[in-house]
Amino acid sequence: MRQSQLFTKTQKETPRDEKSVNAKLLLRGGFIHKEMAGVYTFLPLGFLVLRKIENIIREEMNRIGGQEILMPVLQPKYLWQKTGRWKKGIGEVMYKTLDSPGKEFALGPTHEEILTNIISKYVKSYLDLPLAIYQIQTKFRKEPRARSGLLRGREFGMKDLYSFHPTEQDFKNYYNLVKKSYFRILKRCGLKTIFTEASGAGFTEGFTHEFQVISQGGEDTIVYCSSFHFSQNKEISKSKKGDQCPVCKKILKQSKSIEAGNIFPLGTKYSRAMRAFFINKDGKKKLIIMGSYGIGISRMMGAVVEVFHDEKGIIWPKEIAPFQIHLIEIENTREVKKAAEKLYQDLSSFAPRKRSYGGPTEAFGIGGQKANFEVLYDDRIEKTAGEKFADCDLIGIPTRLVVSERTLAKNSVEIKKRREKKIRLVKINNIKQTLS
RNA sequence: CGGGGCGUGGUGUAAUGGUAGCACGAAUGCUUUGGGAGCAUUUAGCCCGAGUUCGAAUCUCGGCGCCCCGACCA
Repeated sequence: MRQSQLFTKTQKETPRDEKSVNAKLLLRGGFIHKEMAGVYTFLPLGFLVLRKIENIIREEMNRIGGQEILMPVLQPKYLWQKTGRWKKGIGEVMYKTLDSPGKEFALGPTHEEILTNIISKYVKSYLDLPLAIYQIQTKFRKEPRARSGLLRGREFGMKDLYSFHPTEQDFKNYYNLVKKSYFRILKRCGLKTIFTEASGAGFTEGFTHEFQVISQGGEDTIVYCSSFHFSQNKEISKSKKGDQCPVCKKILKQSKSIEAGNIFPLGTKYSRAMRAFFINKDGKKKLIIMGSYGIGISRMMGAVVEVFHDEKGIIWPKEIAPFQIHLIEIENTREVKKAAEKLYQDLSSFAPRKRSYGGPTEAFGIGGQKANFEVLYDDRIEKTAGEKFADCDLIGIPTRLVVSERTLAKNSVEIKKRREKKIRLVKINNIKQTLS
């Protein structure tokens, strides 16, 4: 992608009202645009990050047998009444809309009702189970107070997985599998998370579980053991900072944190309400045992920025960066321009020639073909070196390549990792090997 | 929903009762080019409504919006 054609530009000044780090940096970098409190447009750079997170999640969900579907955002009232949640619980934060008098709909805040109802129509026998069904979709919740940029929105991206089992044991096994899968997802997104016990939330007598990311920008507080034997959400914890870990006797710590994901044992609460039965091997009718598992996708993007940034900008983890390489040219002499252009063409094998529109980015490709390297090429002639460097620092692409007269004199390009201070010179002929 | 803060060009700000100004951005031209460059010209603004006043960005009331704290958060 040529930066000269990239839809958005960076901003030098931070919007006055924003206090949270993720909102400031994402807005300044041109990743997102705020429509209103808790509602954002994802601009090209932000959309790329979002899609990359989604794809990681999709891969990992498919790996544990998840089947992807897409459920409606607009939902009928009667299903919510069956579980009593039209009025109570999540119903209190549900956007409700009046169609014609007496005909109300909900804007989906979650999908237990919808999916369990569908399951009740299709699943009849133990032979139909177990099942793991997920979707990636925009959710709506009337938050009493949207805040902290992408961390708590009224409209947000979420992956929700629901599992259906014939036995408690089968459910437990799967619950553990999802737990491992979530750790993999979060790790691929660059995040270290702490598995944390939280309130049963009316689903279970025991705990539900949250994947918490330590961050001052978070709105949760957890009490945890630094060796991760123990962690509880402060809301429900009987332990406190300074107590001993029940496993290793280490002193417990307390910290602000961001809830990146959560998993819930649902038992038979929804299958009972929706009459989701199956006939077991022994011919007996039984209720399906369920679990539900969420990861906030837009929130994850915010969380990553909260964790990975410095005073100059964002530092994206490799797998979810909008591009892998930020190629910049400085001193717009004919030689530099020519060399940078050639490098761009070489690295991004399908790279479009100069055109009037930006076109798809390297991550999406043209006709299904993706580039060898995803390159954002700063070909803007009107920008000074300082401005280009500042943009690199703000946008936070992992690897920066610089072509200038100085580097060309040595037949080289300069390579710098966003995470490191070190700058190296690499011969142009060797650059591909160095990068891969 | 309670408490606090705040609404001035696209962004950041100044003017506190008397001509709305500055910087960045954007546009044109020339000069520049290793950390947000220079000169010249141009562009664009007082959240909405009512009131007080000779006169309101400024004072009062109401509304709307944004941020923060709290309550809430499957």
